[in-house]
Amino acid sequence: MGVKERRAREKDQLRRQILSAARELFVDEGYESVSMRKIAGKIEYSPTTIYLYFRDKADLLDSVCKETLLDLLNTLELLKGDKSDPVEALRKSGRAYVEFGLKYPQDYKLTFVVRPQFQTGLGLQEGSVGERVFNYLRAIVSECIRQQAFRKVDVETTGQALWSAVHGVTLLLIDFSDFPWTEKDKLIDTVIDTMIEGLKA
Amino acid sequence: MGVKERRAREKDQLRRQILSAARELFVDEGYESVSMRKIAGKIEYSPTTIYLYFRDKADLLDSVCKETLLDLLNTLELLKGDKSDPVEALRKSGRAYVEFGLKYPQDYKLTFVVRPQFQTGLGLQEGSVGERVFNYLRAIVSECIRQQAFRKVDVETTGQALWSAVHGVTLLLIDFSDFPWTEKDKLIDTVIDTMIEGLKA
DNA sequence: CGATATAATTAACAGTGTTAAGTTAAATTA
DNA sequence: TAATTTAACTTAACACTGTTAATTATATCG
Repeated sequence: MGVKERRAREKDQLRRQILSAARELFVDEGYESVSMRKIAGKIEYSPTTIYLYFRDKADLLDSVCKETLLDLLNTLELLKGDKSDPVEALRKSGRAYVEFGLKYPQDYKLTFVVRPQFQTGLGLQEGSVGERVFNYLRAIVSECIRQQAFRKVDVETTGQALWSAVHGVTLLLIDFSDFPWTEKDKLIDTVIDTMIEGLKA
Repeated sequence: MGVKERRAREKDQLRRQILSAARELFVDEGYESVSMRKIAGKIEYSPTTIYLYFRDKADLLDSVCKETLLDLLNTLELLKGDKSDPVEALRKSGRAYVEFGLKYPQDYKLTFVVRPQFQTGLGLQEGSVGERVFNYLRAIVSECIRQQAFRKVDVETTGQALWSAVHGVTLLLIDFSDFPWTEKDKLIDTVIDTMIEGLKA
């Protein structure tokens, strides 16, 4: 009964091929500028074949973004370890988040800017990768409070506020790259450190 | 020689009509989904007429956003007055900024998200409305430091960090409206207050 | 009036996402 | 092995897109 499995493998392979071609084109030329025909051309299939693997163009974007989120989650979880100093862990995670966004600016924007535009109502549902990313943040904040490094702030609100701050600086640096920013690293550190300072006991 | 002036007036009027139709459609249906033909239909002119008034669709978006920025600037400057308590002024301005974004979410996104996507390299150039908005923020921060309410932080960096924070929370609330946010006002206040707390002397 | 300048239009190009119908090739069954 | 079923893929088409060039209509001026 190896036939079915081989077929499934082949199907998965083409799916991945499409996904990879789509990501590359989306990143290089922007979601809007990429046509299904262009993606199809890149993998040397007819345009309609893509529709056998993805509902539509938005679904394709969705799948690309899910991969990005997994990548981000992985990057963050690599930092895990030093529970002794959760404040420092938070600082490092914040930096890692922003740096991820700046390292893959187009992927970040696809995930956090373009996707919400074309896929309304994706509220980090139960068990989603997005939720797992936020859980990571929540855990650190929680530990900061437990160790009384932070005031007795609300974990949920604080986590969301921190996310707001890092998301904001990431997007501004990407979108307004011509703005006369002060030294980039200094700005990132200021955003993160100021928030942390404001939360301290 | 009143003819030329009347003609100019008429030209300006149609320009405004186009702009207003474009804004309405952009806000209602999204920049991408709005076609030049649709805008033309709304004002009962042929599609190509628009090109006599605007270079292209991106230019149309550009003009719409410039109006939004002026509107935002105006909203902020209405708060001006109490120089005695610059920290409170900063808090209020922060709130006003976010509230503006939430009151006109689509306009905000058009200006700070969609436009940068289609118009790369718009770095708040000299004399632009965007620069004036930022100048407003700079002045308040400067006063906070002068009165020693804030530490001797760098005005430029601090202003940019504050902007990052309010921009971040505004966008998250707009884009991920289904996310299980804590009470919205609480989140906004937390972002602003935490930043301010972290800057205090 | 006719000439001139300006405003607005029509027609066209090369492209878009997506659907329905048709074709080819492989796997299964008789 | 031959017929049949199933899956994968393609072709053709629809109604649209932004934008340009060429053309027509309209109002002003001499």
